Amino acid sequence: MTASRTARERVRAELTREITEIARRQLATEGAGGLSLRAIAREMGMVSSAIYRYFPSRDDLLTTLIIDGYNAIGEAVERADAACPRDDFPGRWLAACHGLRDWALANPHEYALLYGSPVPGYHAPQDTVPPRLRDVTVLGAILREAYAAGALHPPPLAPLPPGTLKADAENLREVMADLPEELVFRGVTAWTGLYGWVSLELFGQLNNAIEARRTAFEHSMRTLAAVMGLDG
Amino acid sequence: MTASRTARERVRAELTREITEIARRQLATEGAGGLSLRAIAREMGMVSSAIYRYFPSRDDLLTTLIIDGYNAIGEAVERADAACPRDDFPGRWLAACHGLRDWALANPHEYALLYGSPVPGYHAPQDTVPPRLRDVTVLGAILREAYAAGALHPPPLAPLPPGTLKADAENLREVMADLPEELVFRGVTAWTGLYGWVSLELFGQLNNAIEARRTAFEHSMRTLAAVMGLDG
DNA sequence: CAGTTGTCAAGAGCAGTGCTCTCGTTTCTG
DNA sequence: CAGAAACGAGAGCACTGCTCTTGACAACTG
Repeated sequence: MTASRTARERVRAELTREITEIARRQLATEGAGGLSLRAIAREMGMVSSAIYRYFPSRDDLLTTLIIDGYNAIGEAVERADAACPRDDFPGRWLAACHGLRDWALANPHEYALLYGSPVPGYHAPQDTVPPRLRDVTVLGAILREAYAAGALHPPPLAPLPPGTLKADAENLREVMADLPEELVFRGVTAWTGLYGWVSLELFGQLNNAIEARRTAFEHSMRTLAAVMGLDG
Repeated sequence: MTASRTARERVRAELTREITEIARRQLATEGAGGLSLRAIAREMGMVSSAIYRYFPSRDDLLTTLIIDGYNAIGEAVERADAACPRDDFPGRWLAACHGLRDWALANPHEYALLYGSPVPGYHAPQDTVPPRLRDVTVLGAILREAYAAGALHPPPLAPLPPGTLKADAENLREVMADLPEELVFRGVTAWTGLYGWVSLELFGQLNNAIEARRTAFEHSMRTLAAVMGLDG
């Protein structure tokens, strides 16, 4: 809050920032497994034990990186959405999808840290929850606003969600307010489809199968848009 | 092939099997990161360097585990499909989906090894490709047979796939033979939706969001079935 | 201004990892 | 049966995260 109280605190904040920065670069080049406190210390001209004055353990550094990552991904999706006309709901959905995918392709290791296999021995603390919701909040907002504007025309597809899903639907309405139950779950299906595609593509499962990745991705996202009733 | 030629070869095969078995158990309890050649050797009462007579490196052991994993997952999906009446195409799709999900829930670390973030520094050799295709082959077969039986009634959803996807569609027909281009890509969308759900659920992204997981999963898979025209 | 208090980097050290090399021994083979 | 191939044991290298102690310095306080 009050910037630069004592000189000590200033230099401490600066060093903390520098550590996370080097860590982020290590993460980008080597992946989560290659993140080494000793290597960071070496690069900073410090001795390894000194790092522990700033981050009590490797996991705490990871938590910082994860929170930053969720924020970066959330911001990327928010910006992609914000660049579209407010009432072009299918366009906003596609832009958000591309925003997520482009960010993931540009930061594969960071994406893997967030949405890939959990790091062994690491358990995410509660602090990671709010930033994790930024991107899905955007998708929920698009859907909610489209519904409110009467721009949602979901085709009949499957039987209605069974009654046992009522509680979950209510829960999910925290990010997809006001939507009828059926649409909530179509939104979830689209959401899992989006992340499923990006994950499979990034983790190499589409190799030797699909070459025109961006085109195929967009087509798939258009299909999912139609499932939600967002026909463009 | 010819069982037990020399005594040496017999004991070698047995030890190799024992190593992979312990490794699989380590993988199941600790995850891919906790896989330690030294720990395996310790458990076998051997010295660590002796392991290298059987697996030249940790990566080679990983490759074996990965191939076994793809085969196990493929077999699980095949069995789930085989338990259904041949002409109940929606039922077969749902069974295959549950087969995959149930296997993944029962073997989370193994699933993570296959479909999660790639292990740092590890690059899958070509041997992993054929077993990797077993599960998607099942899904492709269901779709192909349903189409051949005239049981596919895909609803109009999105614009047709653009012409630039022609080559990819041809490629994908190796596992989804005879299907029109549009259906090939709807199949891909369903496929990514299936793996997306399982991955997100397994990697904890559905925590505090969806409680009735199995029900919600099945509903989502029904929706994807309807997208492919498999209405049950 | 002097003295206490807290913060800091440094270094040694522990237990663990993958992997390599060498050295006798055992087992198979020509 | 002799030579070759395979094998287990052990020492050792370079690396990891992390802990503990030590001595120096800066920041507050009487």
